Amino acid sequence: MATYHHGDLRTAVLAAAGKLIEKEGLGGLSVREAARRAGVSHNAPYRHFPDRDALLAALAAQGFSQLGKALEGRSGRELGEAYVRFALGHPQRFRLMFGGQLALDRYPELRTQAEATHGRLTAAFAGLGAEAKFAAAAAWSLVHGLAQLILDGHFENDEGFVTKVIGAIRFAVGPQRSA
Amino acid sequence: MATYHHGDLRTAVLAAAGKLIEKEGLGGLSVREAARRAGVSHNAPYRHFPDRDALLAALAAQGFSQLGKALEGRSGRELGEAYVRFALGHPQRFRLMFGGQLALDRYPELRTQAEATHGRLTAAFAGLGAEAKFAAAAAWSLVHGLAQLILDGHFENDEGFVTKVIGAIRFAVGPQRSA
DNA sequence: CGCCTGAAGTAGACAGTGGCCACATAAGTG
DNA sequence: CACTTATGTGGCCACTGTCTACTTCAGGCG
Repeated sequence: MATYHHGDLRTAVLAAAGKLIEKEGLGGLSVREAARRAGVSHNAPYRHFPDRDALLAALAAQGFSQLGKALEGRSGRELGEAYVRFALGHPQRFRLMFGGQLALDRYPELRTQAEATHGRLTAAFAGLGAEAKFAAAAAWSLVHGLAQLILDGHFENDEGFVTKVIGAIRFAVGPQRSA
Repeated sequence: MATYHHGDLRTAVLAAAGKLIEKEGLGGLSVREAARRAGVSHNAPYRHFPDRDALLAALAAQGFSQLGKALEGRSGRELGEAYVRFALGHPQRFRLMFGGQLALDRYPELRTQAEATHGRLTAAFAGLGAEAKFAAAAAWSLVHGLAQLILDGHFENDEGFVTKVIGAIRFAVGPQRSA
């Protein structure tokens, strides 16, 4: 059997929790169950996360990082589609990231990761003058809301639909020649 | 003191739960606490709601109904602003409505109320031909995402900001003469 | 080499929760 | 009045997050 000391429990717990969340939903994730899956006593995770919320925050931060990678190098409507695709591919993770139960202020890493993603979004709208900020915000809002509403079952989950919705808008001070 | 039978426990529990949720957040709401506030034993609510989720679903349905009223008679960007204002005014309720922990299929009233709201949104885009559906979806997505991202602290909570973001887009096949 | 300090993991306890059960009470109905 | 049925009570169970005290081990220092 393995050693008494696990070696990399933090990672193991995160992985277990990640699987749990995606299978059982956010409510189905308990620290104890994650510990069980990692083959460790119910209390061990507390050596690595001060409390349950901290574990959630770590999962969310991980999610932001993944989302960042998924958006890398894309722009225009391709970027939007990638955003939605990520949300639909990792629904529970996405919910966790934007569920609002995590106080952004309390978990610095979370904030950092989130802002990195934010930056990626706004970067795609650079060079549009003063209005760029609002256009970027609108773009993010659009794809974010779209993803959320599909996840909630208010819209059909269909690739073509997403494309058409994203295509249905133009930016007031925008790049008509977007990719 | 009051009678053994409460009279309208269902309403009382809903009210108590509503206050709780807005004060403590979604996690702070327990059936038992709601029962306490309603001055009734821990189990009484279960006569009116099969389980905790059903209580949440009822709260959410209520929320959709309120949202519906808030949107009544409005159109164009005024409608969008009203949507966001509702979300910012009842943040926890809004989160509950769109948090995704409620299986829309399992609670018919929820679905009904949600679709009524949906209808109100799309109605504002009637008469735009085949593309209307997508424009309406885009509009809903935009304001929904905007609200959510503000609630999460990713955007500033500012009336002027909202107006400008909403103003930053045009619809491909849209009503240039919107209110 | 052996000790020993501190990090990592374990074991047990506690209050609070959702949800089940059997029982008590009230309100209508014949 | 008797009886049925909705409504509310109290006790119970498994489970959870989190606290406190104990155990095991790894690495540095003599």
